[in-house]
Amino acid sequence: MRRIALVDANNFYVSCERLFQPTLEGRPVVVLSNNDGCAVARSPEAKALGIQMGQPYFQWKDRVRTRHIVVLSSNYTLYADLSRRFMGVLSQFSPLQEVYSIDESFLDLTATPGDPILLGQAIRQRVRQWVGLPVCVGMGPSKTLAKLCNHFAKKRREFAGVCDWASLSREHQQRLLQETPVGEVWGIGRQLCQKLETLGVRSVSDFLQQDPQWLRSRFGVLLARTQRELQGQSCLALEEVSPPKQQIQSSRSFGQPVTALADLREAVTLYTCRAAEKLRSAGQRAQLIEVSIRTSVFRPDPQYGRSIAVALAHPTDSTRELLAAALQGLREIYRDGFQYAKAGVRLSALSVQGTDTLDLFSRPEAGERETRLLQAVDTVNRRYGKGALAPGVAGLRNPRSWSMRQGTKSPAYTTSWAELPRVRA
DNA sequence: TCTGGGGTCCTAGGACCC
DNA sequence: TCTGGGGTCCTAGGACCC
Repeated sequence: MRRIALVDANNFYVSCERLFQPTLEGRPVVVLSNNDGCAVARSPEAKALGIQMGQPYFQWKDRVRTRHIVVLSSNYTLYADLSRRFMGVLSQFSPLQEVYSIDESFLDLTATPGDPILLGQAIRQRVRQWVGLPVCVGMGPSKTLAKLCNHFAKKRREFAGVCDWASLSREHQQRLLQETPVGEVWGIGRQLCQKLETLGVRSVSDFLQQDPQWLRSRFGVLLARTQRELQGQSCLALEEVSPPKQQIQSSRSFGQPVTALADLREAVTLYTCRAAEKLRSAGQRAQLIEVSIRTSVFRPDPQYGRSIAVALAHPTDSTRELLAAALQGLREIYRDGFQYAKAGVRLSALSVQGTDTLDLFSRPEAGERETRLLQAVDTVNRRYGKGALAPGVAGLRNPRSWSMRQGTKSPAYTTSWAELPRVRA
């Protein structure tokens, strides 16, 4: 029987912030999404105050002062760096690792000797000591069961942060399945949960009793697979090497509504630069770029939103070529007289560099100067910060009138010499 | 007044083929 | 009046994840 572990950091963003501001321990802390829009991470104290995951800031803003909540803008540079260290520590426990997201990782511990619970505790302890983050460990014969056990490890005190499916008695397993709502299962989201509930399927145990054929025909192959995974049959492989991306996007909501085409051009330019940078660092090329703009979906007045895909003559990673296509697309979909709230670009039809089929008229050697130019731009931007070098159409104002709101962002403690934490004497 | 960003995969339906 | 069966490919939309 395989033993898959899922290691997941507790309130990851909040824990990262607390690491550098220990005075935040024990206090309600909330980290906001981009543009200071919604709550995306909450300390247990903030959860206890009833602030929901994803809840818009303005809906609970009045509680900030009365309940002394600490509100922080998200600091992805910091979180990404701590995530890298966290994953590094985990890799010491098994060579078979799948980094699943910024704050969680699967490990195949099948071949790792020793008592699983003690092993889980050792993982917790080492991550705590070496990186400073609190984590919980769930283990099971499939990824879905490992996820579910991680949920138990987090929510139920009796597990002390580590839950291994195989170490539980049959009765204990049954009780947990009966007591857990089906919506907690990985792969069962809001819509599916609602549909299942109207059919009388409320607990994970109910779900396991459904006829697989019926599940498959009614809900599709994914849910049937989820059921098998919960029965202990491993259907999802550990993906040690992440497959090449199929799309790369960059989009942002604006801090202020935007009406002028010139401002949208600035935004689309910056997003295209960012997407092209990601493309190059992945060693990929794109043959399709899609531009989208839209007004706020939350306003009652007439809305406008459109996207357009512009095909390129050949796969490219050149900011210049991608930008020309993006701005041409933007011209076609822009309509005067609307208050735009968001814009974005998406690159797709991606191929790995060097595997492209050249057309009759392409001259690969002509791209060499451009390649060197782009490498230089990427190097400068890595050293001097995002957007240090950008096309002129991006404009010179900074911050821009429409830049996203980030009212209370913490310093880049671990990635910028200028922002290193200082030790007070 | 104020509501994130970046991904993946599946399915249904239409166009088209023999 | 009555008009097959089986396949591929593409796209849009919808669901899921963190």
